[in-house]
Amino acid sequence: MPLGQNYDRQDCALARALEVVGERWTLLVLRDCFFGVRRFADLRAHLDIPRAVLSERLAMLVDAGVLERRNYAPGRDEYVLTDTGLDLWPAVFSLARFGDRHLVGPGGGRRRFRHADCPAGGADLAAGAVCPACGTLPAPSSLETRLLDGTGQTPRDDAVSLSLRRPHRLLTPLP
Amino acid sequence: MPLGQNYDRQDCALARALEVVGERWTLLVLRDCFFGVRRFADLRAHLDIPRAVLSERLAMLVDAGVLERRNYAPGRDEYVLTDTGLDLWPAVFSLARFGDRHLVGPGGGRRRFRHADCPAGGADLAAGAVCPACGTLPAPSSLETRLLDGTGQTPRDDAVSLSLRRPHRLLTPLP
DNA sequence: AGGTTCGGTTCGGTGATTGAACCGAACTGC
DNA sequence: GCAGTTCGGTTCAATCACCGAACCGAACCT
Repeated sequence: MPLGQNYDRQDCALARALEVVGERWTLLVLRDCFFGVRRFADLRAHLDIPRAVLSERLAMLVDAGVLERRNYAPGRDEYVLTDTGLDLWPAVFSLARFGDRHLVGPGGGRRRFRHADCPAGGADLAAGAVCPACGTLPAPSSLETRLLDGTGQTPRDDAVSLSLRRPHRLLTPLP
Repeated sequence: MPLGQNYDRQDCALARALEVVGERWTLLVLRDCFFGVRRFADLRAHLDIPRAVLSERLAMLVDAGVLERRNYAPGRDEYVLTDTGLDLWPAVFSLARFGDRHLVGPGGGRRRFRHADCPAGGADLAAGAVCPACGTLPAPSSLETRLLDGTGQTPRDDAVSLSLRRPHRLLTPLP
């Protein structure tokens, strides 16, 4: 219950959205899902999020229809974005773009998203998650992401971070 | 300190953004700023947010360069979006659109945004805050908003809510 | 059997959020 | 000049969420 309470009386779609994705960690979990992270342990390794909190957030997202829990092997679960969840892409991208443009210092590991399946040759996404080459809003599955300048800081060295450092297509499971 | 902590070691612009706008209430405050709300008392009346929290959030947003505090009369302050703050529009719109499409029930007061200054005649914004008529991403100042179907619930009756219920242009101060 | 991985739950301690009370400066009515 | 109100806060105790560490059951490995 993040904002819950008296927000029933607010005629506001934003409040509804924040009740689902507005809690601490939630949007970072979803970002990783867009990047192809699917497993509980991988999310934990990459985010340093307490188990109990990750467990609760995943349950809430599944309950809200944003993620789907698949038991692809006994004892090995996968959390995958639903069609509803994929609709969060413009929001996730827009927030990340804001951080990239206004808050990331030099050496801060900027990330780009490129429309790989673009009929016009493709280009890095611009404001609103729009491809400047073809003018459309590409589905996350047709995007490639890569990291630009190497970070000045000592980077994380867990396996998930290493995977995410290499160029790859969104939504495809990590190797 | 919302997500602060060990996020320095994350090469992630989204984490940076969430450190500024990821705390409870912050995005709702900014939504109201886009709608033209500028005064401390108006934000309080509309959001039912505790004074101490609003005070702290405004200070943080001013500190982050998202809002500017103007003392337009002694004892009457105004908080206005900076150019940096205006860059949050695609994120705010995208989250609100997600809530509108997937979480708002019937009678839930849907809100539309129309490109009033559109050379192609204008239309309601589509995904990514893009105007479908001219294909651009309009600045918030060239947008008009209005509420569709009346809400089924008992609506709020404070002065700010009444103002926001009438069609108006974004960023223009409330009457 | 013994050990490991996975996806959790439980627990005490810490930190943030809440609502109510209080406060000083400025304007309003008279 | 004085009472009352508005505005934008701060302070405070109680509550709630988050944190990190420990524990747990099921499945697999050897």
